[in-house]
Amino acid sequence: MAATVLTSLSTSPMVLHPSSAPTVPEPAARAWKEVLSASYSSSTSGNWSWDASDQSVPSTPSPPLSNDNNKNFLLSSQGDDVSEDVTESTHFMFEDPIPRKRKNSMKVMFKCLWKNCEKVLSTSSGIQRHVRTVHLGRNSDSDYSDGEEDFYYSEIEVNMDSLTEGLSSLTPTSPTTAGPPPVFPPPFTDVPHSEHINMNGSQSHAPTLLSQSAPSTLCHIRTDHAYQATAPVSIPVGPELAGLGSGNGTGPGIGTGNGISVSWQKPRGEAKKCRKVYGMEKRDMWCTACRWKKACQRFTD
DNA sequence: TTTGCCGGGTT
DNA sequence: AACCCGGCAAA
Repeated sequence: MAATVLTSLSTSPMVLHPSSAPTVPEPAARAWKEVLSASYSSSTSGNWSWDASDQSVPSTPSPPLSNDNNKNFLLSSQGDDVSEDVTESTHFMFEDPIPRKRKNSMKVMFKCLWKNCEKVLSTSSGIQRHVRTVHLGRNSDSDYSDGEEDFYYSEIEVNMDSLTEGLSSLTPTSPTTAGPPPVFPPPFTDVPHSEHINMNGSQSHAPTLLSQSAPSTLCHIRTDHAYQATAPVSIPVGPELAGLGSGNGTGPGIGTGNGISVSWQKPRGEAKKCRKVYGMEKRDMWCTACRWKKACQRFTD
């Protein structure tokens, strides 16, 4: 483990400029667990030098990357409060390869993108655990983290000075009103691997709702997979709770039983299902229903 | 064409 | 039960 850290530390800082490096914590080690296909995901240790030259290498053997064994730190602290562990002692892989080069008022945080959940943790493993236990309904003991949790959170970067409510200003709708959730990551982030839109208030006056009341919060939204933009916001309800979706033997959409008869058509739900999200490869991380070609039960409509 | 999944199979 | 797949309809 430590060896990987050292290698990543030693190799990285020479490529990018030391002064104006956009240094974003690169999810290099999160290159899933399988190296099969995923032609572009040759993002290995350090930074990936902006896809200039690693196309020549057919497929980098991709370092050991045992995905997360850092659970034993987090088992005891049950509450997932905001300040879980700010120190970087816990993880080695998800953090920035360049140690502490940040502008000393910037901080990366991880924001849960679930429907009404606005939890913001400071570590990726923390938010993965939050998503896994709270939303995905996984048991907290069996960690078994596929990449699935990555779809439900995004990495933001905020100024610490305006952290008073700077984070909550990122959520345009107040948590009380049940307004439709905004399209959180703007849709022009469809580039395959991580891009960073820098909506500072300077030149590109992004009319987006975020960064509205806090003009000094330049926020980066990392899009790890291409589908992260739409997947979390279009999930109406957690997979476990979705049992009440139309939980009746009635045909496609005639809710009977009482006076109200809501006949919602089944207009081919819009939420991307496991097949589309994960792709035909990586089929083994679909939900079981999708694998059996049944109605998806992870991304319900 | 692809994608979601019902109905109906087999293990 | 769990596990598949033909085939259909919607996009």
